[in-house]
Amino acid sequence: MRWSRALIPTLKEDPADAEVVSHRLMVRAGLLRPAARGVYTYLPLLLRSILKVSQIIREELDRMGAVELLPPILHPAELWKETGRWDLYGPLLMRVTDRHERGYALGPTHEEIVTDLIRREVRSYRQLPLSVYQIQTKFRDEIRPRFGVMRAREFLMKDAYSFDPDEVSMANTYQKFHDAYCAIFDRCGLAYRAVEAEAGEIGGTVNHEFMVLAGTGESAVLSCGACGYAAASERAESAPREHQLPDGHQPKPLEVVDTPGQTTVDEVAQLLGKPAEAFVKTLLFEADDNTVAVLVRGDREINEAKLGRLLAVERVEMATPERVVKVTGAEVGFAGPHTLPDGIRIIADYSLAGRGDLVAGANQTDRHVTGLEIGRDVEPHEWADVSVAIDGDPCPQCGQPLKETRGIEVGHIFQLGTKYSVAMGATFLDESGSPVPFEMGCYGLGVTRVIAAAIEQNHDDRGIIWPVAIAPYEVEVIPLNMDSEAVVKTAEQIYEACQAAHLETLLDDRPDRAGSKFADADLIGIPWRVVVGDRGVEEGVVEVASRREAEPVTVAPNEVANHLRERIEPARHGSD
RNA sequence: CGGGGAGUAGCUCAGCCCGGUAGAGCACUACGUUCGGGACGUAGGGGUCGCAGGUUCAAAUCCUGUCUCCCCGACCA
Repeated sequence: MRWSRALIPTLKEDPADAEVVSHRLMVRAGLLRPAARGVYTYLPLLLRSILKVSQIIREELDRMGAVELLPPILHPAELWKETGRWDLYGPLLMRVTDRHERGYALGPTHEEIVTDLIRREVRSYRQLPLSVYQIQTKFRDEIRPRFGVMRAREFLMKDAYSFDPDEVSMANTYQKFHDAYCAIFDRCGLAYRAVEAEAGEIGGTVNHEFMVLAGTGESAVLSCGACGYAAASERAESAPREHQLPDGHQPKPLEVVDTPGQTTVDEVAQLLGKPAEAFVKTLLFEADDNTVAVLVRGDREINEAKLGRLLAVERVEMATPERVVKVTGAEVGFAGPHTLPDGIRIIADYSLAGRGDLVAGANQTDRHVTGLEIGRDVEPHEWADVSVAIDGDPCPQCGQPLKETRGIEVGHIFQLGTKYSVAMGATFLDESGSPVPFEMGCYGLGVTRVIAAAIEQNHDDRGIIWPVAIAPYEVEVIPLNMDSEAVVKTAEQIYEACQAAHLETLLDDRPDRAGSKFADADLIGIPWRVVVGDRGVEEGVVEVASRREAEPVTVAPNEVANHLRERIEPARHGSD
């Protein structure tokens, strides 16, 4: 392809609204242009990269026995009502209405549509296990789209759905997808790790997230250097701790202090001149018909999923303000653990273990208490791990401190069990002729996010450094002087030879000066560069250099294609 | 949804306080000089200053409303 015809609109300056490096570089390097908030046109360079990633996905999934199909984007509302997700998915679901006033969703994920297909078409255990996948645009009306394609409202995703006759078979299929994902991310040149994760709204029990390690990632991962435990922050657990006060701790008397209008930990902390760690945050939750008080250190957050598992309920919800007033006798913002009514179960998070002289709400409007001691002023019914884990918490497996790193979630795989098959009446007939619900799994992989993550991990201050396997082109030929007949002729010959050698080649045929061509070449980051200049052509050589290691070698023009093929072909299949 | 910021040329921005014929750099067109790491000169094209009202002899500038975009935060007591 000739640059002059390729629609590669590079920019000298950073776009004003792009914050993370992948977004900046995608716009500057002419890969991406916005159409609306969180909605983008993928320009030719980006599309080529997308097709490469898609091809890698197809090869790996086909190899493990999954089959590709293409369901609709437009989903009839009835299917989403069958699983209850028409309401549960909330505003994240894009909805449209047709001329007959029938409701549709623009697919954010395809459990319903695929399960509907399979329940109609698959009758017998003889047809199982079956795994289907698609690569298609997904729609999610995100609260806050940001970071370019990392969190867009319209994005490309590979999603797969597996149907197995029993749990053992399903776990086996799950492991195959797990391995295929590793192969895919390896081939895309990503440094990643699979971590235990929270299922969230999708449901099911066992699930893993694939995190590409990057400081700008939106997700936090907690991992243990000692035993290898790793989990997403929403999921990560921490080991139990004993409530043992430090030696020499002198308990103070419980005192009530006025804190008019100060309802948050930060406000009261500022007023009293104490750190947030010295606070007890007392949160009231409704679990089924019971009200539960959960105590957590002032600077920590409750993990509602953990709380739900502890209480063995499907969902916990914060108590309403009316309920808080009724239980504590005070306005919201002044709840404390020490004078709660008898019927309230009190759960203390391990983050409070070993802490004394605490500040808490007084259960009186506009008042807090200081000098609170757990064990003296309040006896929790239970100590538990119900807070969001943070850096330094003890590892649940070995007790060593967990370390927090950031990552980009590029894939998430789930063992769903029978949640959707039961909800939608999707069954097959087993050997005895009895209907049995399918054991399902689902497997997401963000195609555009993989590319953003690859750029986050592979760039320098001048631009992108594409891994060969997903680069839009493999070779860029740069004639430095378009007015020199000899240079142009040599460059054209090399361009032809590279194409004949099946190297994906871009020829920078623009009449620009050398400096700006070099700068653009660095920016768009094609892995191999062939520089054709007057000086070299006179001596019968051109320069070949990789984007990653800038040191060029001189090569005779008629040997360039072979020289490059030897280097590029081995790198195509996997990371460079 | 709450809080902050911004809408002026394709892009990055100045001008606004203090009202008086709309600017710079980059990009684009032409010509000339230049030509191995984002050249220079000359000439040129391009903007109803987000939109709608209002004040005024006069509004990018002051006032009101509205829309859009960006950032931070979202049942965390």
